[in-house]
Amino acid sequence: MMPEPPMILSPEDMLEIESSIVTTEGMGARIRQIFGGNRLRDNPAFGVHDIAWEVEASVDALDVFTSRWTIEILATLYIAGDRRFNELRKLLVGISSRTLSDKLRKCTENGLIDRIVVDGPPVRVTYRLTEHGLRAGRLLGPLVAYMKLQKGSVQ
Amino acid sequence: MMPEPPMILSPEDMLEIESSIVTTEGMGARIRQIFGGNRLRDNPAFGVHDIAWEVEASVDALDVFTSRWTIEILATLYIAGDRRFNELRKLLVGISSRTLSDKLRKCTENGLIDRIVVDGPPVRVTYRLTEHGLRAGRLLGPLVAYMKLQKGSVQ
DNA sequence: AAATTAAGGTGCAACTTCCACACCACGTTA
DNA sequence: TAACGTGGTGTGGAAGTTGCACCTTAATTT
Repeated sequence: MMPEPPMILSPEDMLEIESSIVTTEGMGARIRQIFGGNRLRDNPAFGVHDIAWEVEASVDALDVFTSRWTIEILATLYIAGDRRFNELRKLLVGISSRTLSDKLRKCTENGLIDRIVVDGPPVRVTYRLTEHGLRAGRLLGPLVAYMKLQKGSVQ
Repeated sequence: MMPEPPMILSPEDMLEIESSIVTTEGMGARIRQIFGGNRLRDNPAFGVHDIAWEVEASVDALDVFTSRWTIEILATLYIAGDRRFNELRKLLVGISSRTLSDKLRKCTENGLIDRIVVDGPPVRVTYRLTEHGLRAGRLLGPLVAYMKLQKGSVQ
């Protein structure tokens, strides 16, 4: 299942990545504290900003990522940099050109990706993360690194 | 679309969250550098660990999150703490009991969630993030916070 | 000159996943 | 006695995804 062979990192790189993950976990825990505290402080009794509100806000915030391939496309553009349609299709093993086309359109509509047309002939179309997409990609980085370590594809 | 009214944070909390997000972005960028550098250093010419390998490893790492509702369920347990089946169903507006049941089973199989049965009668079943699930939830925190700010549901 | 390749997709049938609705066994509450 | 809360499962249809064929334009290969 995992891509072989695993990438072997030097002990220094390994330590730095592990410490980045732990630091990010700390950030996440702190953010959780602030949101939770704010929720309780605002409405001790029946709150507008109760748990249901916060869950709904989070579901809403993640909405953009929760259809298949979206995260993978962002991660790919983040890792590989600007790519053209057929390059993405080769990198994203298993995606159909139909689905790739649909997802790229949705990501473009959501402001995560720019579609850059360089007209030829031949016309070439490059996809690039927007500033917003790039930030999302970076924020996904520690989670991806953690999952890679967990799965053993990086050691 | 966004949950109303927005949560208003104090300037201090706002600053701390923004700085957590920026710090996490820095971690993400650094991790990217290390992986990218390791890739090139390993195989200047034809590499085993080329971009395709890294994309595949990332797609693989994220596989667990890429079906509908999975991220939302994790985020909900992360925000709300341990919850029982019907509590989750009420919090996750729009999910069917069928789908919730299936997704909880899959998350349990993937080691993200523990299913805790307290037998009665009545039998009660509590779902709880595993240590692994909790870490994933924390790592998701900065991204969720960033998206909430972006959407204006937190100001 | 003809065929193939590559660009960036679209059209369609088959397949998989998701959803709404009904329902189950059991126990408590009204 | 009937309705309700507990944690789900069964079913059919709707929605999402896939593989394959195909399109237009132009360059390259045979």
